[in-house]
Amino acid sequence: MPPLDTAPRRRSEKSRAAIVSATRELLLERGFDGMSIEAVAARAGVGKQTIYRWWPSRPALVADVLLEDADRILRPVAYSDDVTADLARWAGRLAATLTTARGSAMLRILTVASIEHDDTADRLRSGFSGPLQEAVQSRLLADGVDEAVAEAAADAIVGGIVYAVLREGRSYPRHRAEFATRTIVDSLTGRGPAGGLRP
Amino acid sequence: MPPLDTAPRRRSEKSRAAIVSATRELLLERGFDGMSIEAVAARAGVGKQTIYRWWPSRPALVADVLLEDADRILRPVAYSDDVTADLARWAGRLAATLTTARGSAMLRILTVASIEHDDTADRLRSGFSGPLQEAVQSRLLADGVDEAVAEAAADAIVGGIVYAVLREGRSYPRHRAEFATRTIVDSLTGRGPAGGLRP
Amino acid sequence: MPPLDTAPRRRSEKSRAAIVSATRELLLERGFDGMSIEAVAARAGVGKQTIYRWWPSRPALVADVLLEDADRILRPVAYSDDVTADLARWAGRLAATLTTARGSAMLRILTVASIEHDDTADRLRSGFSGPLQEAVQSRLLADGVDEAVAEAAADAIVGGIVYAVLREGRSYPRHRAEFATRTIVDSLTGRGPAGGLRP
Amino acid sequence: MPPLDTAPRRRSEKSRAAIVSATRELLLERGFDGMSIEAVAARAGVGKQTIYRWWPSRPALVADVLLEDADRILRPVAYSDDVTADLARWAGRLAATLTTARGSAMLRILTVASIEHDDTADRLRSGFSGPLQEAVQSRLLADGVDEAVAEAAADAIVGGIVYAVLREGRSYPRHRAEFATRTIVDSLTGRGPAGGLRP
DNA sequence: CTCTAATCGAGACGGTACGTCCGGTCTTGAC
DNA sequence: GTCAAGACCGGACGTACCGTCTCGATTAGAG
Repeated sequence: MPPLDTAPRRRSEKSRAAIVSATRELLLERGFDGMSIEAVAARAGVGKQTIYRWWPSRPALVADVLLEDADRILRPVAYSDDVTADLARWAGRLAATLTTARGSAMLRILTVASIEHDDTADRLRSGFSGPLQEAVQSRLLADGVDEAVAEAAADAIVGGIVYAVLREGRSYPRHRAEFATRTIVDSLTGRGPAGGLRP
Repeated sequence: MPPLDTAPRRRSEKSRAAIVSATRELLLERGFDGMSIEAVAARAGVGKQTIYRWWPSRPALVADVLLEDADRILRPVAYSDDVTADLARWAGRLAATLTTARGSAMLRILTVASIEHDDTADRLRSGFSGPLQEAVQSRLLADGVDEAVAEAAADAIVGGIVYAVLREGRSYPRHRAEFATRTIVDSLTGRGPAGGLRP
Repeated sequence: MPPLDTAPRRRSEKSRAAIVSATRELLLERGFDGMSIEAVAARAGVGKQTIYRWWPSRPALVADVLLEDADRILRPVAYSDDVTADLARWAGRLAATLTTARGSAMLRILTVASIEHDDTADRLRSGFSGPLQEAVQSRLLADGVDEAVAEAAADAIVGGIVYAVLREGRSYPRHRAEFATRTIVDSLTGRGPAGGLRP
Repeated sequence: MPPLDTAPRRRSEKSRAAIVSATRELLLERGFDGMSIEAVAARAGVGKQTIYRWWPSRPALVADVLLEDADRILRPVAYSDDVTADLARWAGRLAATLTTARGSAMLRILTVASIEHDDTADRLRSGFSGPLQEAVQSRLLADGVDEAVAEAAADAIVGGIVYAVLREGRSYPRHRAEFATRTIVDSLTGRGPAGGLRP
């Protein structure tokens, strides 16, 4: 049975892989802006046209590479008895990953690519920030937290970590993510703030 | 008292202003990456060298332009009896400003410029994200909130808004910022969560 | 038989011709120093890189253009019974050509290009001054003139004309070239000087 | 009685001399085209305006410098009994001077400057090629040579040497100038060609 | 011996061109 | 039809100088 839809019929897998690898390497070495299509083609041992044939633009190629590595950043939240512990652990791991050399580079590349190319932004949103948001929100809903509150909390937790890493880079300490998450989740679930009003 | 050290010698204010204006216009029209030094020089009616004489790089020029407009984004927090109301109103205004055409563009430009040039990142951090963070944190401290908690809450509130706007663009609704802020601040100050555990 | 070594790969003849034409025009309009690579590219409707890809420098491009037109200046000497007449006619024609608008421009461009770029000087020497010298010398040798004398006479005849045109421009009269040549050749071949010692 | 004409009234001799020296040095180091006004000003420790105040153009400055050194090239012809010897010695000395490092550089600079700037060409003609021509022609006239012949011979002798040095550079041997001169002068004065028709 | 205007150094200014890099398109010949 | 290779047109880069234009700070001559 031949392939029925319009799947690219004679695309060279070897070239595709070489291009993706070269792109990944150059992104890590030189960042989003320092990565030129010409350099990718040269390192991959590939003609420029072979890149342009299969990817419409530089950000699209970058997005593909990032999405292949999405699982380095996206981890499932545990569903134990203790929401706070589950989310705090998850937040700590996210912070740890994003302050890795590679994680930090990915975050920056992802951010620039999203800002500079709308279509890419869509794809990256549904591959990265969407799932991140969703993970936290679902965990809270499973514990009976109100939907609007869960959304607000997810914004705050995810944004609090990601934006802080964007600002402060690899020096952002993992425990800050954990503490912030614990504080917010505890407050919402009535266990009382970790350090609210002094009496 | 005469100027003691090597004060910048006889710089033309007219050129400086023309360059900054042209840069601002081109940034809004074409974004960070679409703004070329050549185009700025042409629109400002200035030689390229006059730009390179005073700014070491494109991001440095962009940073200057953004910092001149920082007050569009930075507003003081009120210090009334009601922390929650004060911060919610501030958050709402921040969200409103950032979802303006101009505010959104500024945020994106600011972010890209920070990612692509470290020195610029420092300047922009102390001109934008620093003061933002500080404003919230100080307001909470003034109400007796514990320092670590205040820092965590500031991360969450500012990051929650800024990262959301970065993700969702101008469609991010102002009331979501207000609701999230209210929820977090109320929880911390013991007024109880806006919608925590269902009974 | 296929091309064995690295023959220039797939060069666009259309571009080459357009570049050479544009260069020729601009040289005649503005002289060697007024001819910019940028102007050539613009007039030829070609990217600058296409020029730099095939010519290492401005003088090299100029040399190619001049050498394409070398036959406007180089003419064969006749070999009749009368050396004097043959060389005088040849000298007259050379003077006539060099005092043309185009010939004068070519001579000046050729001279400047030779002075400013050594490699170009070699090529132009073997394309212009070499053959000129050779033509006179050979004609004299064919008439039995001693080799050293023939060389000296060729220097004197060619240098006398070319240097005079360089000095005096288009006002140098053709008959002066003929008279000088006749005088020198007659003297050498024993017919006696046209106007030597008065008795 | 005040100075009537527009003599420069308060020109700094120190600056003038420094400019001329710097120009001379840079011409010898880098040639005509490599010599920039900016470099001259820097090396002379002088403002650019001080150069432009007193010289209308780069070639004009260059011409002044060359003319200051004209006596290195122009030497008087002796007037002994033997025209041939007088002129051959003179020609040999000219060739020797022009094949000096400095002389060769001067000749090239002089030639380029003349080609690229008409006013400069006039001044240099009356400072260099004019006197050269004149010296030979006068010496011949003093020996009773016909005027047209003398002119032709001067063209041939001077042009033969100068153009040859222009072509061949410092490798042009001094004795070739002497031999050519001797051959021509002898022929004209009836002593018979040095090596004309073989019997 | 002062006053004052031309000259000085310094260097900013609007420009033009440099030679290079890369973007995205097009062409050629091998497989 | 896809591939490696790479030429092509074009736009921007950051640099070097052009010739003009201020700036104070001398500085030489007329009063």
